[in-house]
Amino acid sequence: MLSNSAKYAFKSVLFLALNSNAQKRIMAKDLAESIQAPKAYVSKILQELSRQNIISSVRGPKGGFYLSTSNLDGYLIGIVLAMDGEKKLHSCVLGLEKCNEEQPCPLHDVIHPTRSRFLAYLNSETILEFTKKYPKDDQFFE
Amino acid sequence: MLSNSAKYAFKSVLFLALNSNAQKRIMAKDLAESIQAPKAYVSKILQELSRQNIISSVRGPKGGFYLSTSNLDGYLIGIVLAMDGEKKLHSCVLGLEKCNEEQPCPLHDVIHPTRSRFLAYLNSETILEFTKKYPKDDQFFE
DNA sequence: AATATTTTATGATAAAAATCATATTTCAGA
DNA sequence: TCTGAAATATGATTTTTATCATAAAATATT
Repeated sequence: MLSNSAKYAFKSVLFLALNSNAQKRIMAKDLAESIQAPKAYVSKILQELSRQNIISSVRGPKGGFYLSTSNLDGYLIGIVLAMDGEKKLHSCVLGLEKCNEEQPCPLHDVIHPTRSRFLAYLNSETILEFTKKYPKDDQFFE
Repeated sequence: MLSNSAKYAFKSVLFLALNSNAQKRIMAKDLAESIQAPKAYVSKILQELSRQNIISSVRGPKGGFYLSTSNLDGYLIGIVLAMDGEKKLHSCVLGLEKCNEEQPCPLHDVIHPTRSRFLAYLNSETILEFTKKYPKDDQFFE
């Protein structure tokens, strides 16, 4: 459903949302350690997220990554799209070209409601809103 | 969600269910063409499905693949498991180790009901039952 | 200004998934 | 019993995804 990259991206953003702000930046190295993911890989993902304005960054000493208030208003879907793109998220479970609402394949009816609910959720919830549901001291990142 | 292999497997089995029987076998070549998938790849998948007794086969001239009546009684989940294995199907959307029913991650509640419904369905429906929902002349396989 | 620290850009390597190729085995039919 | 048609076993190749490495750019601190 989600690529590894998307999962790491999600965790990274979530972690930054809970633990960073414009004044308190977090280095790739520390973030990687916190979410238990390979540093070099996470670095690359952070760079891409930053390039796509989903997270913010500052170079140099005392630099690092963080979420600006504007970043916090981004929708969750953005994280996933930044990593996996549009297509992966919408194609038929069986990869049938002709499958759609009008001509649903038998599996369509089973999986579609679920998936559209998931997508609708990602489309309607901001990072900030999502984060509020997390207990402050939560340590899910493992 | 499902690997490419699982999708091809699904289509293959579906096609065999609708178009084959012990007397009327279908060659890999023809099946591949019917479901618009690469022949060599499909062949390999068919071999694996056959090895796992999800489909049946006969070698030599006039040979080919087919579904026996006993094959038709197999559950849909078998096809997916044969290709993707157990793990892929159950892990947390975010890949969080600590995420489960007792300690669900925030996405868990969004995705879990959907997914378990999907799995429950695959677990409860046989190939035969599934096939009955298909119109006889259906050509979805493209 | 110099230095050290950090992101950024770029691309290399490794691992996994998808795809292809082929020699071997099996069997129907002549 | 020979021949050709098919699956089977095996493994090679290609593509994609995941991961790592490093030189260049930016900036805070001295």
